[in-house]
Amino acid sequence: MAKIAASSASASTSTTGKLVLRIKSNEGMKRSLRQTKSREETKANQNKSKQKIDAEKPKKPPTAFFYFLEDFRKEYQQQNPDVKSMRDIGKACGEKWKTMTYEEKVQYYDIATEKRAEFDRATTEYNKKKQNGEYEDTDEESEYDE
DNA sequence: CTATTGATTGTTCAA
DNA sequence: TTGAACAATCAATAG
Repeated sequence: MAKIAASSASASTSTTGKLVLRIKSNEGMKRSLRQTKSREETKANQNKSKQKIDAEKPKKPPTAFFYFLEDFRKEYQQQNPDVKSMRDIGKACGEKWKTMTYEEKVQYYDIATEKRAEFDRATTEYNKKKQNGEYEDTDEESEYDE
């Protein structure tokens, strides 16, 4: 399997200062609230290094929708080279996702299912590791007898 | 330059 | 059962 190296130099040559008219909907605000919070944690990751060094704390595996996104993204970019951001793709993806039948979606569901299984295993190991070394508080052990 | 936002649905833990 | 929150991605924007 060929793995695509995640190395892309982005040359930003934005000059045309256009009037950006952005509609601030209440919905958008709500969304940003949540994401902002999660970003705070993710920020630490980027701040430290571009690499992820989180050997523990198994993150949630991507859902079937996300796997579908990976494929859809490539096609979408081919058909719409003008479109750039993922936001537009996400919208198109969501729309199509709903139009897809179960048989088509089940393929991605299957992948997600396996991922969840792995995630479960990781969680178990994480718990075990915690038991091993990490001492979590909230553990009252009566040791009066001494 | 760096960090953040923005949008999509699915999955998962907790009460 | 419900809900809050987080999962990837990447371009654009704000500071």
